[in-house]
Amino acid sequence: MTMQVSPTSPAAAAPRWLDADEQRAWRAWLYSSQLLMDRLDRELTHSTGISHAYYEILVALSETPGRMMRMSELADRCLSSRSRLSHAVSRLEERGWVRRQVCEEDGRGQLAVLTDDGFAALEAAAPVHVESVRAHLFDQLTTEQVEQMRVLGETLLRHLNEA
Amino acid sequence: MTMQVSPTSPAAAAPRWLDADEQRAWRAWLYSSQLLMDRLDRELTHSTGISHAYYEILVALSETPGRMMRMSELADRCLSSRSRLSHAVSRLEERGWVRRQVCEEDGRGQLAVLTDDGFAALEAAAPVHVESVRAHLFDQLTTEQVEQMRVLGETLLRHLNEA
DNA sequence: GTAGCGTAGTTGAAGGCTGAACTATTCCGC
DNA sequence: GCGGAATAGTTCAGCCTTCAACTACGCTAC
Repeated sequence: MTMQVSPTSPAAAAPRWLDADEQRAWRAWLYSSQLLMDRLDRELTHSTGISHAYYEILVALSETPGRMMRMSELADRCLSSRSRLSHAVSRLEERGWVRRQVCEEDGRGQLAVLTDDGFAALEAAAPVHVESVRAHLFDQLTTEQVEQMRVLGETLLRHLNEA
Repeated sequence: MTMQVSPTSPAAAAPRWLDADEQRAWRAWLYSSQLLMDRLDRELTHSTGISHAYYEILVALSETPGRMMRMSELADRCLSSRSRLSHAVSRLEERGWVRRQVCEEDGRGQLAVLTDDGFAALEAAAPVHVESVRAHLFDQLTTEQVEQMRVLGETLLRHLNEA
């Protein structure tokens, strides 16, 4: 693509197109992460009836003292918007896995609390999920690659969490 | 978590839980890929009105001779289900960016064809997208890390595309 | 104490995705 | 050629996500 440009605004300046190697790396990252997430989500959903999004909510709650957490903290932890989390918690409430409870210290706040049934559902799902993650991720990589993946991921996270 | 298990079925056998390092690597991968995709999608959507999913469809069509492709081939290329692609193409048709055309060789088939308007929309969006990918991915990594990412992604892809 | 502003969370409408059912066409074996 | 299986694509219902209102509470200052 040839473009006639003025070098004023960042994206209007001559685009820094990807070269062939960069294209390959980008496609490999894009496809592999999409396919992997898809696979993990499907395996979990089909064998336990819990989507990965719901699973993350249950995990977050289970790791907290009292198995409860403020809605907005939970949303952050699950990389979810508040609206999305609110809907999701409503649906988990219908399943009897989570209940809402008003927050003592802050009248505006709500606590999401993991029920015993919810914890049991999580306990049942966890072995299935960890086996998927092993099979499709860790079992495919060398120890060095796992380390590279961690460093790479943490580098990107630092950047993405800035301002 | 302690579990009483019979070593018969794969997931019923003692789960191969992740150790602390593996947890870190897994979380880093999970969060960074979610946040990165999210960011790229949002930047593209907000500045061009084209979601990343639509963008991928336009790119796939634009790279093909005649700027047309069979629906199912396009679905595979975009890691999309047929149903999803069918809906997406309908919506792109409404925007006048793609049109459907019956396939000569196979009466069951449909071709999705990129229109001139669709190509123009893609040309306008491409610089924005490449700049996002640079800013949030390539600019954050060393040359070695980009290479590692490629190898890692291609390794996972080989596994995920098996059977 | 109350006005004004910010924060916490929910709701509703609109659009997108999924899986299953459906239509239409082609392929294969006889 | 004809019947049955396979393939291509669409459609529908149900669920999920998003974005923009909206309610309710808390904080600060006058």
